[in-house]
Amino acid sequence: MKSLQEKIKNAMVAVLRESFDLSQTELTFSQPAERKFGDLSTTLAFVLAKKTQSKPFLVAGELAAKLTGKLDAIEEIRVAGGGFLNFYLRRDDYLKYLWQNLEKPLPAKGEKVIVEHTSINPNKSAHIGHLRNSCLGDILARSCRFLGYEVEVQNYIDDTGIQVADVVWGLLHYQKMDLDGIKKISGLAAYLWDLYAEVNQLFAGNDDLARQRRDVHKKIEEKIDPEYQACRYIAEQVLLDHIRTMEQIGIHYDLLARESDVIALDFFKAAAAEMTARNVMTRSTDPEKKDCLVIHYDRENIEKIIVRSNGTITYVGKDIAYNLWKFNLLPRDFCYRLFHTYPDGHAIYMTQSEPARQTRPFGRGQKVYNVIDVRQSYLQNLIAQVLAQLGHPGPSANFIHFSYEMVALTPACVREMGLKLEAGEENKPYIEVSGRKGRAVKADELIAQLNEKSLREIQSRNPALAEAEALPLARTIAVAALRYFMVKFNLNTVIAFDFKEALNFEGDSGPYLQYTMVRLNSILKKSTAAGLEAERVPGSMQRLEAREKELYWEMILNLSLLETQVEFALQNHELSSLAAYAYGLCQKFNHYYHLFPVLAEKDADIRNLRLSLIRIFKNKVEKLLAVMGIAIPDRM
RNA sequence: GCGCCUGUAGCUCAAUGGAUAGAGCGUUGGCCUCCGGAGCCAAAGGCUAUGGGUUCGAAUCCCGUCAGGCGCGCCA
Repeated sequence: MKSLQEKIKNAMVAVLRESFDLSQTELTFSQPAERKFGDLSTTLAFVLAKKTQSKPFLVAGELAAKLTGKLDAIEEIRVAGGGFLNFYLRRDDYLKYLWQNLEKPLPAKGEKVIVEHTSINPNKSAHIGHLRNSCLGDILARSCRFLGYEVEVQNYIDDTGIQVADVVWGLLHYQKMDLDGIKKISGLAAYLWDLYAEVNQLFAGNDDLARQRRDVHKKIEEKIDPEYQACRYIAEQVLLDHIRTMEQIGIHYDLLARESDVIALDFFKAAAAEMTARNVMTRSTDPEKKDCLVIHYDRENIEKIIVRSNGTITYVGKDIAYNLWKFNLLPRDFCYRLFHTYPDGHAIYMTQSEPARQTRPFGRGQKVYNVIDVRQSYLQNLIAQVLAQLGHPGPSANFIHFSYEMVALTPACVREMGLKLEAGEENKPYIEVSGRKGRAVKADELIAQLNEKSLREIQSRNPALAEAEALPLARTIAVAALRYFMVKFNLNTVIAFDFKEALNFEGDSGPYLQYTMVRLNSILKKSTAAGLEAERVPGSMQRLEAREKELYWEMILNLSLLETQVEFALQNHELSSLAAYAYGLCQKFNHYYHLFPVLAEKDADIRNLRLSLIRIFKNKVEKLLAVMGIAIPDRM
């Protein structure tokens, strides 16, 4: 549904343009801090007063006079606070409009958005840092879809890297296994978690082992067995493990793009030809970078190596090629195969370099979001620069690094996990997660703990409930707790992870939202069972007594802003505003519902108004929670 | 050294330049004869690190200072 407020704003702009010289940017509207200041407010008078050397209060009066009577939706306009222009809506009309347009989805934007997220190295289990990435990426994708974009979710698989080589060396040369032995390992990803940390300890300061590691890497790149086979096997098995982990929390992908295919299909060669032709990539004149091909990063005046002196391509080089492909700016394409089908029928495809019947056109995005933590800002900015230098200003502007801060551990959390703190770490505010040191909370373990806790909570509240029935409910609640926790912080807030907070199911948490909805559904069920009147257009809010009228209206107004809020979250890269919005709505509802019982109300008009509010609330908040990937259990 | 980010209640965090800086946790005290207590109500708790500046208006923008974090690899 197109927000009614948008319509009202547009009408105001049209009227004001007749009398004032306005640019669009000057006219902003906001929600007043308090209801007594109206339903919609603008500070336009302050801006105009400055321009005309007049007093804001006088200008506001002038504006009010111009607008009065010109807008159907407005009941009253008042000037307050020395120049604020406050608008009071015709509440019953507004409510009716909202009620009648509940089922209207937003129109398709006709634009394709590619969201890349997760992109975990396939050499060990996923950890909490990856969970933040995937949750943000997934909610970003859902927001775009909600707003009418076509969305394709890609997960980039670095299946050729040195990090896979580390564990290949560990298994084949350190633990002396063969491929058959590796295939017998159960829980391979978790096994590699420990091995990866152990092997990295060994590598530290040991030149001989470092050389062995390089040899393994080289053999993988040159497809020499058994290293190559082991690498392929491990990468695929660990990838499956990651997909399983993310599937548990409702995260799906459309395409798995493999680095090995980027290389095999010569994506970089095509990109390099273009970059060389345009002088974007040049041979370095720095003697220390003899024979290297580099790109000058203008913003920080740095020369970044793209092709090493031995002719191999660095990570950014491959990423440039891959991102050019996302925008359909490379004369190359992948081949595809069906990789996996989710229980709901959704299919994941994987790239491949062997010819195959192409199942659908992947890529070709108009907008690209790369969900990658802030530590890669410099490289992501470099890619945007290259896009511009190659003559693609549009894609460069639509290449969006969806940057967020890392997840770290509190020193207390590290100790709690039985890991040692190094000298001086005790006093640090937080400690960076490190796969190399095996220092992180594994995603699966956190999810298991959440599942366990919510199962306990459910069973304590519903002692008669069979475990088979309680289990899926517990999972739904655990997912809500996790996703809400991952999205409630601002993107540039470092999450100093703490079990107690992540496992909190009360207050500002996902389960609180679910609980609100469960109770609300219960009221609706009882209302139907009691044979109360069916849905009908809500009557006039004038029937309500003063206190309820204000609360009621406040909720209606807030609920009507769903689409505006999602748009805001996307525009400002602040998905946390969705969490805050949802939480605020649920708080208001709980407050309201505590004061004004529905089923016990004898007056049919008032009861109907309350039921209408519940139906509107259910409609809007279910959509909002769906955008956050939070489902509503039948009971809890 | 250069670049980016952060500093708000005891703790963890919110607050499109806007009206009296808000939540959760913790603390203290209340609330089911009443639609589910994962709930509701209330109290206490703030010179928004600090010094200037811009503005009708600053937690928010600019400059300085202090404190902390992250980048700046022929790793990915």
